[in-house]
Amino acid sequence: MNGSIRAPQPPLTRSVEDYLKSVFHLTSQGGFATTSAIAEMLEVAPPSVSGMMKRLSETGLIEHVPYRGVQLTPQGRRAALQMIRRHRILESYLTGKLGYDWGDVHVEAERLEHAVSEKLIERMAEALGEPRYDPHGAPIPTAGGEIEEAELITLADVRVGAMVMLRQVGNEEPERLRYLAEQGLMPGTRLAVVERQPFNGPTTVRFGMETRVVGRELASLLWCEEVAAS
Amino acid sequence: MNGSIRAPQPPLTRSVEDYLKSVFHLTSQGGFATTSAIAEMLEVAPPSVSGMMKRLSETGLIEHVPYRGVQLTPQGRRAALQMIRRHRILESYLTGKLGYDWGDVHVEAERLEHAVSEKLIERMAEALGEPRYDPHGAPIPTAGGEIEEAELITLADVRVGAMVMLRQVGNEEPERLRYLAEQGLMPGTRLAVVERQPFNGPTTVRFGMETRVVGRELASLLWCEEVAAS
DNA sequence: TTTGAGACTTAGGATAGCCTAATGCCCTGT
DNA sequence: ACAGGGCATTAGGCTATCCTAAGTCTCAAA
Repeated sequence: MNGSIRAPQPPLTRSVEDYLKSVFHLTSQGGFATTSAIAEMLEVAPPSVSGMMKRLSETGLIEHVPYRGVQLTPQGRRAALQMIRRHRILESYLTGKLGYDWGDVHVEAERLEHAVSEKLIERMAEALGEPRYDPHGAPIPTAGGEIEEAELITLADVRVGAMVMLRQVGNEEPERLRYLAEQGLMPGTRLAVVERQPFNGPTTVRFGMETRVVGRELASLLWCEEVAAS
Repeated sequence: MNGSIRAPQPPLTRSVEDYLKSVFHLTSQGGFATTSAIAEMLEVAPPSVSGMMKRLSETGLIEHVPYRGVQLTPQGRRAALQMIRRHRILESYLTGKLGYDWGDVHVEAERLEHAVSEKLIERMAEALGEPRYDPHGAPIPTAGGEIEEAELITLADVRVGAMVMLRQVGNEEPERLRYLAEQGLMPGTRLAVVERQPFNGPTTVRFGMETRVVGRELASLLWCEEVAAS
């Protein structure tokens, strides 16, 4: 018969979409996503994750190695990237066209991403001029499911003396984001790394006329690319 | 103790929001919404409606008279109007800002209305200049929960010889809407009612240089306001 | 090699929504 | 006045998703 015809897939539920996104994020550095990490990210109990992982591996969206963890199958990865595209286009649209602050978009996009149609996302992308990065600097997957993978290091790891471009902020908490914006620490900012205190101490950076001391915690959320000294 | 303090209401579920909207629409001419009418509108089986009605009357959103039907309580009405505001603002935004055709907005808005925040709706309303009518001419409730109630009659009932302004189209089916748009029959069009065939026959109207014959079925979807002859 | 802490899974149960089948109510027509 | 038809409700079930409690597995340290 025709084994290669893909069964008409029922649309994914909200929950499933969220699980897939979690697994994607947790495996972005390679390796497996563990039950407890997923549980923590989604704020559910570990047994809920075990149950869902079983279902998802039966439907072929993930590969589950019991007691080890899970990874996305190509099909699961496609679905996850679609959700991430939706999320990031939504964030971009809310800041670009509706005056949202970059700290407030995450929660709103988190709900909308499950409700928007493909068509709406593409209209928004078009209205924005097909953006490649969201307001936090994260790359937006293409409609075809390609995502840019940049080699970035956190500000906490940049060697003293280097000149870097701040590319991406790896956090969605409104207060932190608001604080970073106040400090001028946003994607696109070019920084000179002046000094770093020992024992996980703060990093001192300079940009323009300004000098800032950035604590370890925040510094490790600021993903940078080293650039040639000006 | 303090009986007048309103219990912190759990947010309404999607289903509940849909049921409330149905009841609102079905009781807009007064009277009760029946179980079967709600079931038909939401495409669920009647027992599902009975069950939900029981729950909703326990939470004080509707008044249920067994075997008679239901009506919204003031609280239920408030919630329903909020959903209708969301829906109509969304429809307006999609046509006004994202190039949607008026036939395509309903389905999209139907999903989004459950996911958008109050804030987003108000941002959209603001971006549109606080519209008072949606693309089909339906009045948009205010953020405070007021809705305009106009005295409209369908084109099928307008007396021959009258001059009317087409105000609202009472249907959401994409094909019909597309057809009506092609015919130029959209809210804001001023029509002279020239003739009507007997036995539920079509109505002939004139506007500008054009003459159109409108069948009974479509005519009864076109809500009009009589205006002075030009 | 054994053992235990910690992580994972299985068991068992709750809730929201929906369904079909069975039963109950209401009202109209004879 | 009452028999039926039509609509509404109750009974009993199913699925998705979540939870807590009770096993089970793994791996590293003794």
